Amino acid sequence: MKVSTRGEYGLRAMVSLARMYGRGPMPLSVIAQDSAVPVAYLEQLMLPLRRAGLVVSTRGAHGGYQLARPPEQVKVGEIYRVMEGPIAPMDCVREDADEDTCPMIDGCATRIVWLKLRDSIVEVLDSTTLADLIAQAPRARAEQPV
Amino acid sequence: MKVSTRGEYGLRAMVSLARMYGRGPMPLSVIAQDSAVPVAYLEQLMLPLRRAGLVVSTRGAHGGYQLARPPEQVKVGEIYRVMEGPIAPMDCVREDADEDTCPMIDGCATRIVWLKLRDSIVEVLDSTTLADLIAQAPRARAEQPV
DNA sequence: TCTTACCTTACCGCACAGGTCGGGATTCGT
DNA sequence: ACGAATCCCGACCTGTGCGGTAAGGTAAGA
Repeated sequence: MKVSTRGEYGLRAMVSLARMYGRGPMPLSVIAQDSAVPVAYLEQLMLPLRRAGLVVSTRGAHGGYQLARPPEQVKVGEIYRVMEGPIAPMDCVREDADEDTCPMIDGCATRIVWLKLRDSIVEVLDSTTLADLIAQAPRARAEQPV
Repeated sequence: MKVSTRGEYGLRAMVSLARMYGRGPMPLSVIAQDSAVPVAYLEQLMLPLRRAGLVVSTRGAHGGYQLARPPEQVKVGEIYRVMEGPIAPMDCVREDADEDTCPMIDGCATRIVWLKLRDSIVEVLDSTTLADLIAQAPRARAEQPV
């Protein structure tokens, strides 16, 4: 039950973009440094985010990435699903799949708790936006990270 | 963010034991069949459950395993922690470790949501007991599974 | 037309999940 | 006393997916 680095880095990058929102496209190298993610790996992560319509890219010199919507309108849950797939602590309670498809004969007792768990996770991730995160952060970063 | 089969099988086995609670020790073969877990693998999973004091074992003929406490007093969260380790969607928000130890300079904004997520998961798992699960299960199993 | 930057595909090592196997130690029934 | 049932324990194995790196192609501004 760990979030992989895809989700971790993806969210960090989106938070960086949220802080820079309104300043035009930011090149990959800047985002990578600000969010402390290897640039070559981050490049790979931006692809699904772009395809999902969460960021827009500008090619060529002075190009880069920027949020497709203001930070208040981007839910953490959206980012999470793009990076990690459907929210589900267990395959039998996937969000997308047909509900109530339990392979066990007449369902198993454990499914109850996995369902509750999934709903709880969805609630947290979908009720938080990028704007919430940058607003609640301890303080804005004053200096470049090492 | 998937629960591994250790957690899944471990909980299923504990639910089986909860249904059989009060009938004395149940051999591995019976638990394995009832919970649909490979017996050789289940054996491996019972070891940490025993060491954690959640089940007690009886050796020799007519031996087996049984719950150490009645199902009402066994929280799903306890089983989960034994099988999967400390509850934490991300290492920086582990239950055990020193709180507020974020490797990033002055903390990062994303940590907020991971903390909320962890607390939410803990709440669900620790507020559910084995007794809750067998009480809410659709119906008791009438016949042996295939 | 050169440089900047995004876009895409291919590759790759290794840790870990998810088991299996074999043998030893205990206890019960007879 | 002895054998069957059963737990106990460590060694081993195998595929998958995470967490990247590398190398080139394409678009757009200066």
